[in-house]
Amino acid sequence: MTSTPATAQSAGDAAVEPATGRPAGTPAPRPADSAAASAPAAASVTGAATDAADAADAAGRRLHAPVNDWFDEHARDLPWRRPEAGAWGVMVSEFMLQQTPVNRVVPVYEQWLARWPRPADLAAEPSGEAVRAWGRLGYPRRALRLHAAASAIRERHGGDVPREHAQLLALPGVGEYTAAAVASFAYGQRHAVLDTNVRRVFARAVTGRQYPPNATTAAERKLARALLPEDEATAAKWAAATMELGALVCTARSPECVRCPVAAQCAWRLAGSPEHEGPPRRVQTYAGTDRQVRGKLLDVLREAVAPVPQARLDAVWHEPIQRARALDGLVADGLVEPLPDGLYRLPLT
DNA sequence: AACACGTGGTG
DNA sequence: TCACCAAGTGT
Repeated sequence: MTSTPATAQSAGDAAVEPATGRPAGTPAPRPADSAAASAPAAASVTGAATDAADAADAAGRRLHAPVNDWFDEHARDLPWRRPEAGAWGVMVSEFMLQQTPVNRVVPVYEQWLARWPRPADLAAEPSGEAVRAWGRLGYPRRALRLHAAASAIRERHGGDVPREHAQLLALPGVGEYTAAAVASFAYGQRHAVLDTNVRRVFARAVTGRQYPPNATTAAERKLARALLPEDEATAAKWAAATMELGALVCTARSPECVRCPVAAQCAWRLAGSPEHEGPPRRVQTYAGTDRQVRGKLLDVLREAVAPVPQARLDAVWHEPIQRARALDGLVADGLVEPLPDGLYRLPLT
């Protein structure tokens, strides 16, 4: 078997690799493409309805080259950006990175890809093994969905991560963001990739607000599409670059504007960096919730090599009603398999 | 639309 | 300390 399944799958597509990064130690390429190739389509109609599009065109032309050039210089050498990661590596990383910081993902990602280098390798194992290998990344349903996605890839796509956005979107655990991310990062396609980093960068640089709305809006999607460079390879780099800018410089708490390649044209700064207005972003509570209990229960089962008696699980939480509800929920979600005689384990299915 | 869903780092 | 935050998805 090859160690680069998805790369082999797309071997004929020369435009794929450079989208999201470069090999470590490689001098940053400085293609002369940025300015010329990234000019968005000109607005074709006059009138007020096109003002927003015109503004986005203008903003895009000013932002594409500096942001993409900054990325060439400062992109992190993350394992899923290396060519050998392939589409499967990109997909695994995207699942793990959902709501989870990069530095916690890296070691789990490395072990995962070493153990399951292709989707079929994961699909061949019980889903409980995926849950166990997920470790303490959090939201373990993602592990279950990644396992289910691997099975679907084996059954429906001959073992290769599909290239089509619609086919990616149909996979378990793949939503709008992840479908666009895989299509863009793994296959170099032109898609608006709108994650929390990109939303914040656009909110500041273009819309002039400190933070984006609580939930993604149609206006944000429209803006993201309008800002997307025309050229496919430039668009793919732009997707990764805007995300990286949000992750490294234009951060939520304390943006480092002195290091920002577009600080001089940032709408939020030009407006005087006004404080956020509107409804505060809801803080998700955790202590005392079912989620915390589920976490404790699953922690016991992850560490166990044999089925665990109910009494071991009862020890993790004092309140019996909530404890039972949490365990029932885990079983209902397919994260835990109940056995006769009050024994429990991670699923073997 | 609002809520559930883990875990750990940080200012 | 504790609220906030981290490459979202499914219902």
